[in-house]
Amino acid sequence: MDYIVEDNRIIVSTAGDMSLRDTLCCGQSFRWRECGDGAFRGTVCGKTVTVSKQEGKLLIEGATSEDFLNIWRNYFDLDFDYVKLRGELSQLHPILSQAAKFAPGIHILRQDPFEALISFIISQNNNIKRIEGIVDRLCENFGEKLESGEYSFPTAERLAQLSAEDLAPLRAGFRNRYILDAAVKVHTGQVNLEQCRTLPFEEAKKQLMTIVGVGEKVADCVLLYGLHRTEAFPMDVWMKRAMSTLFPGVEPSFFGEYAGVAQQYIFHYSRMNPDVFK
DNA sequence: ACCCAGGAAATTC
DNA sequence: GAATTTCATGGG
Repeated sequence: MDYIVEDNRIIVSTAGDMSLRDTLCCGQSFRWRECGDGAFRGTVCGKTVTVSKQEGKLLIEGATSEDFLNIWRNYFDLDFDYVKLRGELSQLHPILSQAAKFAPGIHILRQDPFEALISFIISQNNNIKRIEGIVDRLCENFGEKLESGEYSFPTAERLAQLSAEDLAPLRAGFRNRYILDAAVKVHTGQVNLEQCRTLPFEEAKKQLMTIVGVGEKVADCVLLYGLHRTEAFPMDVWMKRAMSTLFPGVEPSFFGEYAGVAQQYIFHYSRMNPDVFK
């Protein structure tokens, strides 16, 4: 990984493989907005930046070199060789090869686990447009207003104080009590997200599923996008369709240690090509 | 009016 | 235990 610092912006010269659109708009995170011209603005860990690609290089505007090393390098997973992994996954199955070729620039974001937990609780039986709206309102109502004018994602401590009525402005419906249960269990330590990073996979998953409103699919999303457990393979309605028609008889474990990356290729490919199912 | 959306809990059989 | 219904909300 190689980068240079100009005042208040970072230029990463070794991120040629990454596509911002495929990474930020493929349903992993719900807080990035395109601000024209292929640039995206977002807030992570209370820091707001605008990211874009210029001549194959990744440009991060509004970041200090300290934030780059502490947050962005890790968040965008810049130290992992996706080109190599894509080659290996492509050997496993011809259709996976095709899906990976369709969006080769996907990286798996290393998001804040609590944000991933709440976001994917909200995602259940919901569509991406509305999920984004609810997450926006959650941050505006209960996050901290930053100098950038944007809002941080609220902490577990803050949300744990609230009642279901307090959450009414979100218009999240039946998910309100799930959000609160998650916040309380994380705040009291009944669920320890950091411990779930290193716990055996199935134990970590079981712990997450003690939260009301967290089933297998949401737990897998938290494990993959919030805790970077790449063996997780979230199965939503799109993935069920994709697996049964494109990969009949194939189990997630077939894709191995990085099944989650394969899942993201397949998910994105299926969503962008719904006619595949006809 | 009806159906669906990156599901999971509650109820019923 | 497995199959079905219900849960808010909004858009097509």
